[in-house]
Amino acid sequence: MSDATTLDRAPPRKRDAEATRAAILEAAKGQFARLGYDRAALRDIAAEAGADVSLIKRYFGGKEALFTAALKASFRPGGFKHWDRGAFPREVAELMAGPVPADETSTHSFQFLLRAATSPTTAPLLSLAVQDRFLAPIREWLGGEDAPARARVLAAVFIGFLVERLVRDEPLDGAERAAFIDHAAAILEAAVAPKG
Amino acid sequence: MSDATTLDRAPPRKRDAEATRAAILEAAKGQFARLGYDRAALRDIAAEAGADVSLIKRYFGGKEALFTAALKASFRPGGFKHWDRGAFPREVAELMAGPVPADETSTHSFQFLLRAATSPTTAPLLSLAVQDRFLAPIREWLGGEDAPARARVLAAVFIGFLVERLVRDEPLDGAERAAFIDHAAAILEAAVAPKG
DNA sequence: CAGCTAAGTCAACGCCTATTGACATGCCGC
DNA sequence: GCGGCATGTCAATAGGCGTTGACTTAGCTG
Repeated sequence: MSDATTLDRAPPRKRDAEATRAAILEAAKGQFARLGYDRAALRDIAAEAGADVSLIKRYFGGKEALFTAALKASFRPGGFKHWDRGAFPREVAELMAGPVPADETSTHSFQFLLRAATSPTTAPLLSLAVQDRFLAPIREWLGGEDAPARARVLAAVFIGFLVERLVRDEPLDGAERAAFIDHAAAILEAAVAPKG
Repeated sequence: MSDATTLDRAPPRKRDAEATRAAILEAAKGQFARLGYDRAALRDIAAEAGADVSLIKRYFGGKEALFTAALKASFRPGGFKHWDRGAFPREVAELMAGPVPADETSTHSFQFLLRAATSPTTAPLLSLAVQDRFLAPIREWLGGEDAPARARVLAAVFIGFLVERLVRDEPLDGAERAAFIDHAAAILEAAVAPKG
């Protein structure tokens, strides 16, 4: 009856505060991204990390604090840098035409952001993290005159495609898929274009 | 100490099943849109409607059923028809540059959709409603060859701007606002353009 | 006016949650 | 080898939630 999502970890980890803290944070990142703030239970997070609930309080303080910690840890600065400006639109369009990957870690950060953004509980906790770790890198990556406004637009478009993919019930078939990619790429192209 | 969001209704409404049902539905639409599925409490919904919690069970069956009912009631078919194709991009761009209106009823349906879409609990309940009441009207409004794919893209862009506005911490100042509107309008233009 | 039924009320249950404080125990330095 | 402290465990608390069933009452029907 033990949860089979993670294999039973026979060596229950030596007493190591740093390691358990990290394990809790990792589990929190996953569960918050997958379930959202409300439905993620501290008990389950602790269980997945192989730790006790009370350690969450000790190491982080509470649920909100754990959430903000996981939020910060989910965004690595500079993740945008390596994207090629020319290939970006089509690559992202194709990514968004596909299903949500089973290995969710690749899009964890964005789902995390998305879930957090659309919950009234967590939205207030976002503004700083969004500014520093999301909008600022996009701004820098875009460059140019009205980078702030254009970063907002690009972020909006990006998030929009993310939601669309999240809600999509069945995969796009061949013809619709091709058309979707074409149009999405055109939109993204317009979003990263240097000047209107 | 009574909640001041709604004035105390001195006449507590005569015994009228239909009327109370409607009142509950109306309250549910508001609270679900504002708070999302998880944080909306049946007790509060009933209180806002001036009814008892148990009536929700009697008239709707349970929370999920109430939610789907509110979801269906939130989308009026044909709401898109009156939008002029030419003015649409700039109008929407300006709408999205502004703050979330205090009178939220104007964007209730979309917030409702948004909240529902990004919660794993309610996302499965969405597919039909989204197809029938959201994508289909957009498809019809767009017309043309690959209307299905383009409707998806337009819906994604729309939702994206909605989220951006929802998360925005402070209003856009003059310069950034103008640039934002320009770029957003360009994106929306590309989304409704007849052919790529 | 009497009686019945639909409409509304009330109180309680069971479950799950975050949080907390007291307790046990492994590990490290002396 | 031993004491002390950081680490981990356990149980209990308090509150909120959806759900439920029994009770009361208003309003129509005959």
